Amino acid sequence: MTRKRRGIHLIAEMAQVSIGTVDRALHGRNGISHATRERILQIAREIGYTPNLAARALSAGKAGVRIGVCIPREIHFFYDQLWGGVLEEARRLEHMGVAFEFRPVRNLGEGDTEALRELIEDGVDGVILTAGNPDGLTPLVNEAEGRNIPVVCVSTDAPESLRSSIVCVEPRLNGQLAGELMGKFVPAGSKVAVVAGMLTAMDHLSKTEGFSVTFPKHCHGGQIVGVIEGHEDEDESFQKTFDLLGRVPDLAGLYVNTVNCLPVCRALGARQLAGRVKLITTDLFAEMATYFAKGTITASIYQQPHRQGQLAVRLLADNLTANQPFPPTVHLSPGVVMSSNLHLFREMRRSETKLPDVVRVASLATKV
Amino acid sequence: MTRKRRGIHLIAEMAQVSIGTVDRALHGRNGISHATRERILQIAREIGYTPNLAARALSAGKAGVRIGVCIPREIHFFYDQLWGGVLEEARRLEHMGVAFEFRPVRNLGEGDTEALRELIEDGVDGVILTAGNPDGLTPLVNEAEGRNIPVVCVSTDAPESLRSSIVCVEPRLNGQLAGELMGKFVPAGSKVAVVAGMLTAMDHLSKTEGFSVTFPKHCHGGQIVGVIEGHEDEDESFQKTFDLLGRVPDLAGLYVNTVNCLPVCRALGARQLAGRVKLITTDLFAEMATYFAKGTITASIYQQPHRQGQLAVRLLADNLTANQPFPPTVHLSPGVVMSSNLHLFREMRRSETKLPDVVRVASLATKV
DNA sequence: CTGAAAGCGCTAACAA
DNA sequence: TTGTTAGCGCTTTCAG
Repeated sequence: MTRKRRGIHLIAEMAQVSIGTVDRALHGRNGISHATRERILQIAREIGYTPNLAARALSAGKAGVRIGVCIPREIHFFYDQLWGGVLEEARRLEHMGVAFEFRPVRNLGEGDTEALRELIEDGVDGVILTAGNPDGLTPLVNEAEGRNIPVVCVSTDAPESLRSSIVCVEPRLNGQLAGELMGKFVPAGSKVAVVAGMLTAMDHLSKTEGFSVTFPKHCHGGQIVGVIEGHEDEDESFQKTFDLLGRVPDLAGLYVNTVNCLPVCRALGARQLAGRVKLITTDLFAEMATYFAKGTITASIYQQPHRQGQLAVRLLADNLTANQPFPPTVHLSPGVVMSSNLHLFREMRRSETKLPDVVRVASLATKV
Repeated sequence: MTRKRRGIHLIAEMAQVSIGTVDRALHGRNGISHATRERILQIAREIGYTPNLAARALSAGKAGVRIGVCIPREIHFFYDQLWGGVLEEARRLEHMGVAFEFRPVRNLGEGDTEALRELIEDGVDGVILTAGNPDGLTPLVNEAEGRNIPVVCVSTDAPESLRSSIVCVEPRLNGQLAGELMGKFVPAGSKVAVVAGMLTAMDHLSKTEGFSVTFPKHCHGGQIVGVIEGHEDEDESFQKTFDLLGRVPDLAGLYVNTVNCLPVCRALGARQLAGRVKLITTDLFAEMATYFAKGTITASIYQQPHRQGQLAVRLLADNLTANQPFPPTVHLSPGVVMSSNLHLFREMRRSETKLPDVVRVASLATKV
């Protein structure tokens, strides 16, 4: 009895030709008559043929495609989750012959042009990039795209560049959602304030704007009585918040649009206002849990870093291996973290940290 | 001249053994002396051996894993998104030689035991299942697991069975999050009510309980003044809600824990209470958009159907093809939909419906 | 124009 | 305890 054939062999059997001919038809190579080619393609279509990418990669010897990754290595908070998502997806794709070249930078925007340059020189087929300083990166990104190396930005965009796609939560929307929530949390006519990192950063500015526009729409007579810049400094953030709370005793809400919310929580505690002032924060990390428990933090806007990483890799791999077109933008909806669902977020699960992966990144990165 | 060997062959050559022995050493299989194993592992370490995953996938994939899928086919709302997630992931895996056998049932719990039976008889290697009627399904699921066919439940659980894993948003948590939100939305001492499908359904009961327990914790003196059962009937839901709104003129909030929220929206409209009574709904579909715009719906608890489908497939495929152990449960956090982020949900994008997939399901399903 | 055959690196079944 | 061998599905080269 004839064995159960698969893929190109199956087609060959059905079309009564050899696998070589099938291959020629499938790849539009020459040395095949128009008639047989059509017949083969027809059959392929009928049985819904899809090539086995693992086999292709193996045969072709080389890894099918190589993807370069340039993301900050900062160990806490957002970026380790972003890495997690990238690595998880990378591991799966390696099964299918997609290779990865990791060039982590120490901090956002720190030496990313060099890293990107190296990746391009290195001959990768596509790049995943957090564009720390968009201005410096734009010409390089354009050069890459010019060389037909697609660049997918993740989390932080280089909007002026020719990058093929961007995966992110729009900062403005972040602020809008916070504003809408805040508007529902506090009574009409409330005074609220915003704590930003620094307003010169596009990201924080957009969030602040989104909040400022949306909050009044959902809170009749609500007003924003202040915008604090904490400059990501613990003491400065604490002090400025503390002062504000003294100055505006009837403050009803605070929106912190940087990850650095702990000083604000402490300031609220120091003023005995924890729980009384509605606090909406951004992002999520383990130390925030206690403030959720105490009711200091009412909600946090979660930017899904893991998912962002995952999606960026998928997008690029799908394009490179299957010619899938890029969506110009992939804008995720931020999640809302409250005390009920807090425990479900991976940030709250210490044990789940995947050490092997981290080690691997390091070794691959230094292998250069 | 000796060709340039790679991977396991290279190690074999260096250690003066056969590739079979190397394989045994690398995989900790028995039938190999301690000495040779150590020698081989040492060499592997020295040359920094990493397995070629494509080759492994290709070789191991010879088994040709088949996954059976039994999910309701209901065309609207939740399940088409669930299908979307399943199909998206299935398409990727088919590249790697994983096959799928689709046995959609018309509605949740309708003929699912027969479908599952067929899948088992059919010799699939694993099953993805929405357990519509857990009681009837449990023995079958146990039988499958007994035959070493893992069953992954998705969205609806068969908790008493031996299913390998469950991917879902816990109904209770759904209610809790709604309760917490509602507690923050309405002032202290508020009266709120719940609209359920029917309280005999575990799902709706758990949601109602979760809400009832959590709401008072976040709203001082808040009370639940009523629980309506709409039985998924448009008229009944409308009428009962309409009556309740008349009976309790100072009602501050309504939580609808079934997908069937339109009648409630209409009742609120009829009473001129749209926007005045805070309405929290469940799930998401296109027709809800207008009620978000009008402010009738304050927020909706989104159960991430697409992601659930995706995750269920991944879990099962990872186990079948790479022996990854099952997490006993995968509990997702529900999303919060408000007017700011509404447009980002795929349910709101009509155009994105993937017709080809649907067609394909149908053909595969009827191919039997 | 078409067929046959040799691998890609790994797994697993069977010999020795 | 170890070696040998037959594929996995695809690409590629060399004959016909």
